[in-house]
Formats: sequence, C-alpha cells, structure tokens
Amino acid sequence: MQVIQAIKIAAAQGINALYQQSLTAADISINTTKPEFEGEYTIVTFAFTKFSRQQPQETGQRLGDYLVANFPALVARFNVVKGFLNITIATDYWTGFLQTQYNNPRHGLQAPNGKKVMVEYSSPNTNKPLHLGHLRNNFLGYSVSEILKANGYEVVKANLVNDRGIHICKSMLAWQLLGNGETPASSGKKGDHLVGDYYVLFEQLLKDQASPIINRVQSGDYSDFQGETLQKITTLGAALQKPAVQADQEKLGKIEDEIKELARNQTLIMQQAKTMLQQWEAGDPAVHSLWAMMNGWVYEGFDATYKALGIDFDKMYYESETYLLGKDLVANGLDKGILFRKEDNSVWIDLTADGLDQKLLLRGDGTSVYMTQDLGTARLKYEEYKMDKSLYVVADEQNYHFKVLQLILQKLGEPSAPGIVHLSYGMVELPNGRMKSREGTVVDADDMITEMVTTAGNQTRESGKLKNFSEDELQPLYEMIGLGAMKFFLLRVDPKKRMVFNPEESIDLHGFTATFVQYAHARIKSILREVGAEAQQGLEHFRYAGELQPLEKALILLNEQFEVILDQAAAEYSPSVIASYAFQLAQQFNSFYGEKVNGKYTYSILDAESEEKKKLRLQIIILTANTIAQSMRLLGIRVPERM
RNA sequence: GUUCCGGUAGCUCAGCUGGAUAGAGCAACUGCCUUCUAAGCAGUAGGUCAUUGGUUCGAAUCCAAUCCGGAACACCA
Repeated sequence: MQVIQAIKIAAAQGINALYQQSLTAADISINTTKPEFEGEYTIVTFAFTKFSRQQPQETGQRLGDYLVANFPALVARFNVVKGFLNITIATDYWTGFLQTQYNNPRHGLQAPNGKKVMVEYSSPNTNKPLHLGHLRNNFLGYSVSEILKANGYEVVKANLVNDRGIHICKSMLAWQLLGNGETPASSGKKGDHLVGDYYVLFEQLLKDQASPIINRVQSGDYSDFQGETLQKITTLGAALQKPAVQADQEKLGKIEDEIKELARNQTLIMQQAKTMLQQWEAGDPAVHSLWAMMNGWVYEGFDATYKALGIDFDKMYYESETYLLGKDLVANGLDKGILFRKEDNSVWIDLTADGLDQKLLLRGDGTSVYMTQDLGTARLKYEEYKMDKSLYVVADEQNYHFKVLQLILQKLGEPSAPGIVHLSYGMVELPNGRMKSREGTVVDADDMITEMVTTAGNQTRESGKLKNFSEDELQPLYEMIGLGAMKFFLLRVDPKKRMVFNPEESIDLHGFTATFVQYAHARIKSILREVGAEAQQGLEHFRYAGELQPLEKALILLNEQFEVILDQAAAEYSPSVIASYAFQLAQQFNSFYGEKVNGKYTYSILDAESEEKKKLRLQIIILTANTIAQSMRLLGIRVPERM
C-alpha cells in the first residue's frame, strides 16, 4: 500500500472518531511537506474546522495525537503550523519498505486487473516515409501501452495502416510514368523513401500542369472548365476582382486556394490518378499488382524504421480491408430511424441537439466516407477483442471527428461506444512554425534517428570514458543514448500540448534529458560493480535500525512514490508524468551521490562509516537503479550498465 | 460565425481534482575533479502566473468577460 493512501485512511478514521463524521480517504487533502518544516507529508486541516468547531491548529493537534496513538507504525511524530499538520513517518516504515522492495523488479507495478484495452497508434499512410509528427505519435502510443500494462491492463497495440486511396495512386502513377522500373534493390533506396520520392514527383507534375490553368483563370480565361466547376470558378474569379476581397489578405488567400484546388483537379495527371483509384476499387489486376508491389516496398521501409525505434504492434489493420465496413451499421441506423436520407439519397445523422452539426455517413452514390469506415472499424475491433477501452492516438486536429465518432456509436447503441478514448496530442512544430511538405521543412524520421545516434556517438567519444569498451559495445550504446534522447524529448511534454521541436535543444544531452537519467543509472551500476556481488548477498535479510540521514530518506521516499506516479500516468495517459519523475529521481540520486563535507562523501557506499550504513545505502541505490530502469522502460528507453 | 485547446522566468516546460515563500532544464554568472563516472554537484540572478472582475479562511489552479495564439466545424482522409 502507498504511504499516502495509508495516511489518508488513518486520518479519515481519526476525524470520524474525533468528530463523529463519516469521511473516506478521498476526503483527506494531503501534500508533501515543504522542506523548511519537519515531516514528509502534510494534512491540510482547514476543511475540518467546519465540524470540529475549533481553530485549525487545535484540530491539527488533536488529529496528530490520534494518529501517533493509534498508528504508531506509520506516524512517529508531528507538528502543527496553522492549518497544516506535518507528519513524520516512522523510520521503520521506510526501512521496511526498503527491505521488501529494494530488489523487487515489479516494485510499484500492479497485478492484472482483468481489463483489456486496445491502443491504436502510428497509423501511417503508405505514400510517404515517417516524419517527426509520426515520432511523437509512435512514442506516445508505445509508452502509454506500456504504462497501461504496468497498471494491470491487458493491452493490444494496433496499427491501422492507410494503404489505399488517392495519395497512394499518386505515387503509383508517378512511378509508372517516370520510374523506369526503379526498385529499392536497383536504386539502393529504402522502400518508403523511394515511394515518397515519387509522391513528390507527382506533386511536381501536378504543379507544372496546374499553373498555366491558374494563370488563365487569373486573366479571366475559364476555358479549362465546364459545367458545375465552370460556375464555381466564374464566381471565384469574379470575387477575386472585388476591392473588398483584395483588401482582405485572409479572404484573398482563401479564394486563391480554392481556385488552386479546382485547377489542380482539372489537370490531366489528377484525372489519371482518379482513374487509377477507380481501377483499384474495381479490382483491376494490373493496378492491384503495382499497388501491392509498391506497398510492399513501403512496409519493408516502415519495418526497418519501427525496428530502429523499438516500436511494435500486436495487430495490424489495413484500410484496404476495412474501408468498406460500416455500411451495414448505417443501414441498421436507418431502419431504427436514428439516421435519415436526403433527397439526393445521401445518408446523414443529425447531431444538432448535442451541439454539433449534421454529419454525412454515405454519399448520394452510396459510397462511404471516412466516418463510415471508422464506425465499421470500431465494430470490427470490438468483435475481435471485446476490449473495455479503445484508445486512438491521433493528433488534436481530429478532436471533432472523434467526438462525433463516439456520439454516433453511442446513438447506434454500439457496445464499443463508452470505451472510446481519443488520446489527442498536440502537433509538433518547428521553431519557425508548422512543418510543411511544400516548403520542404518536414523532418524525416530516419534522418532524425541517424542524426541523434551520430550526435550521441560524437558526444560520447568527446567525454573520453570509453577506454574499457569494446568496438561492438559502442554502437548499441550510441543508439541507446541517441534514441533515448529523442524519445525523452518528445515524451517529456504533456501530450495534450502543442510542442516546439528545437533541433539544437533536442540533441543536448544535459539537464532534463534521457542522458541525465541514464547517467545516474550507469553511476549506480558502476558502484555496484565496485562493491562486488558478494557484498550484495543477503541484503533481503537486512533492515536498517538507526536513524536515516536526510538524503537517504528523501531517496527512499521518492522511490516509494513510483506507484502513485504510475497510477497518475495511466489515468492521464501521460508519459510526461513518468519522464518528470525519472528525472527527479536521477537528480535526487546525483545529490545523494555527490554531497561532500570536507572533501569526504557524506553518503559514501564503498567507504561507508559502518557496515549497516553500507547495507542500507546498497539497498537504496539498488532500488533507485531498478526504479529508474523501470520508469525508462515505460518510456521505451533503455538504460546502460556503464557509459 | 460557432465550438474546442493553449497563454507561468529571456527560451523550453512542470505545477492546474484550490493550501504554506510559484518550480525544473537551457542560456548568464560564482565555486567544486589526488578519494564510489564533472554527461555531475553546490550556489547567484531572473516572475504584475495574459488582463479584469467574481467565488472563499485561502486562487497560477474554480467561474465569467476581454485580449493574444492555435485548431476544428468538407459528399477530404
């Protein structure tokens, strides 16, 4: 049991006994004690004065007396300052915790709770390689999965690959036109990059073909258009001439974008891409074999990237297999009268009563939209796994989509509805704004990995600590440091928040970084090697009996909080909670390690003032190394034995 | 226009289910390697917690309004 919980229960019992109340542990407000006062935890007693009919001080005094009298194993002594009851936990409580947990690899982790949760993350498109934005998604999804497992959930990591659609056809078409049979093998390019290059080439062609059309529109020549689009372009062209529009930059930009879009749709190459998509949907064998081949290249590339990142999945879904799902749900909803059909035969749901809009679920021609597909996939997932919760790790630009998704599932009476959780995260931006593929500012994931590992290597060599490393130990170490730095950098910020990715800061290996934490771990392991295995034998039979010095106590205390932290991280789906904690723990250890008086280490282990102190400190640092390693593992980061 | 998210030190971020004098890291400055790894430690400096009002014993934290930044509201995915 966590100390905080034990105190709360004891305090609630005390209040109930003293003042004839019926409080529960949840009613007790507790904080860590400020360093300037004696004690470890503080109960806030202001709230009790309502029924105690006493000053906060007096209430605190009576509760303190009660706790010391009735819970001597927990509360050793206390002091009261205003409405704050500062509690000093019995030393034996800490040493007992230390003795039982110091070498328990599952310390803080929860036993299976019988609940199942699916975490869908990554979900890439197969027309381009992964980029920085995917990295945040991948690291988050992986880490949240591990955190949930540590809290007792059974987790299914799922990846829904978007392997079909117009964007894939674009790459395919460009390759067909310009590829000359190029393959990853013939060019030595990684498959996903090769396919991505052809996507870029397509966009180039598209731009070349669209610009004369745009130029003609701007000079009032609409001859490229006909029918409905001609009407649209005429209206837009006319709007462009209005002085009011010309004065309004924002409006002007919007109209220009719309014209651009119409022009792009009018190009030959775009028509060809659309034709190819239709052929794909019709099952055209030639198109399908091209599609399968190019997707195959991409998967090989993705696999390599996932492997380098240490990311994995339990279940793969492919949109080519799920994109037709959901239609039966829609039909069912129509029968029940939850959905309605418009004159043009399109099917909608009216969510205006819930403060949202009307939402299209089937087009007039009976084809489905993104939402339809997601409804169907939600059902498919649930049928396959019957999970209690279904997490979607998707950027916050889709907040509205997921709100609507859940609401529709709920209205359709789908059992999966209550478990839907959108783990919404903020976009990653560069110091000068969002990444834009058109401006070539997209940070490629593979490049990132290479750069981080290289930087880690350079900095490690500069540190000049590699004498005892063999050649084949070095590369794994560089990867551990470089990848760790990258993951920590992206995970240390609250997922909900938009974050700025500063390349210079990200490769800094000092301060609030994975390297700092890894270094503390390596230091501990180094001490343990010095001490030798023999001295570590039989520690499980040892319980320290004297008083704890300040930093000994502080370290035990922090280690003890791991369970609470883990619980919080799971409740908030936030690896950043773990990252902060791991850093704090490493920092606390470094202080413990480095404190000197008159040139002598205060908390020396090798040269401890007594055999008891040596054993105590060994327990403390073994526990600390375990907790650090465990925390980092939950972030997908490994820690070295030495560095 | 409507809805949602954010605004804390020069920069990047914690703290937000209300509690004591608002914390880290980076950058700046001062010290500390003959003793368990200096990728470290100890310290100095840096704040009208966007603004205004409210709720109360107490507000960075809750509520309202305003300002600033971002996003969403497609027969796109």
